[in-house]
Amino acid sequence: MRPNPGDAHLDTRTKILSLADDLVRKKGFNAFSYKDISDSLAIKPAAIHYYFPTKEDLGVAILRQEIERFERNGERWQHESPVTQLQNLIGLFRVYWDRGQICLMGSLCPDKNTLPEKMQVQLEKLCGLILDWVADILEQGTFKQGKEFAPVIMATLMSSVILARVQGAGVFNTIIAQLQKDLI
Amino acid sequence: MRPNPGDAHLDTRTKILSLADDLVRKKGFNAFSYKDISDSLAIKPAAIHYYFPTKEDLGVAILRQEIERFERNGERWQHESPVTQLQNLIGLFRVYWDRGQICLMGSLCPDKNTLPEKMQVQLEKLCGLILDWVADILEQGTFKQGKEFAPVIMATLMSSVILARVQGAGVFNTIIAQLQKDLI
DNA sequence: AAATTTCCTTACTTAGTAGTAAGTAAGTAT
DNA sequence: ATACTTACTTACTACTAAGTAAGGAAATTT
Repeated sequence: MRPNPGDAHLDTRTKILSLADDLVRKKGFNAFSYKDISDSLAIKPAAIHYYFPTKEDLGVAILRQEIERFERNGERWQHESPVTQLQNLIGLFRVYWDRGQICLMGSLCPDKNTLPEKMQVQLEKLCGLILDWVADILEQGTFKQGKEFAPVIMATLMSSVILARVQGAGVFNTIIAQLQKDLI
Repeated sequence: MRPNPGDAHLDTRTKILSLADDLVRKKGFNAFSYKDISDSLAIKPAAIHYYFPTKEDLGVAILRQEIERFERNGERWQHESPVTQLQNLIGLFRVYWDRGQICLMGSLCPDKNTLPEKMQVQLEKLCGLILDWVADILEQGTFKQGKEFAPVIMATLMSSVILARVQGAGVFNTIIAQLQKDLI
């Protein structure tokens, strides 16, 4: 009994998006298929095309969702201190690691040349947003580094989880510790 | 007139390996196919199986080649100062950027979960080698950071080229400049 | 009650993928 | 001259991918 029409629709759509997001972070955009998703949801692969006609549509939706999520985080955190906000960002990457994921940027940026055009656009938007956000935080607070350090922070966080995938949790903790030492 | 038997063999094999290496760095291991290589060499896709029976064999060969290349670099550089050696390493990443490539680690580590087993083993070996090498350099020279900073350097270099792929050359230069400022 | 919309399944096409098996022309060794 | 190897091509199998078109059951609207 659904409260209003289109609810099952939204429900399945949300589940597809959630699974696809997880698969991108675990296997990469080119390495997962509609079948991976449909198997988990006990539906047929063709059903996914009902919600996302093409894989490009699905990829764009994943990126748009991440952009929204990032903007909501920014709003939720805006009354906390710059140091806390940056710690919150670092905390996100620890969650990725715990889940066996990497961040969307870390997954999609290396594959940029092979991604559909609309995904490339959204990916650029996401990267720009995050870099600007980190730069703002660096300017607002009193850190050991200025706003030109923002790309270094992003690069370091991105790779910490990627490197840890191969070298283990120790590398992740070392990188985060060194980054914090250099900043705060 | 070949100097010794098997020369044409080696020649084609070398070309395949070189093209595959380039493709991995530009498109990723899962996104290139034997046809991409055979088209460039004006041979048939099946001919590649003559030299590399499976794609796993090809991937392992790419990684082995990179390991050898890295070890040779280390030997060639060993009489230079630690600072110069680290600058040489950074120089490699600038070359990748100029070629539209990313480093092998940056390409393969995110895809680790989808790689054939023997490739995963070689990838771990390559990562370990590079991390140890950087740690040694940090110990030998007088840098602002100790050997525990090695993973940060690798993470930063790796991501500098990956981020630049989406955000442009400015990000690459900024990251490298900040890294050098923090080290030397 | 009838008509319509929603959310799927069934069955399919098209286009690629890695990989294999058989054959062949040219060169090499005996 | 014969046997064998090298370095492929041709033609194929088996599989997987994204995507489509038609249809149908169930819920919702009229």
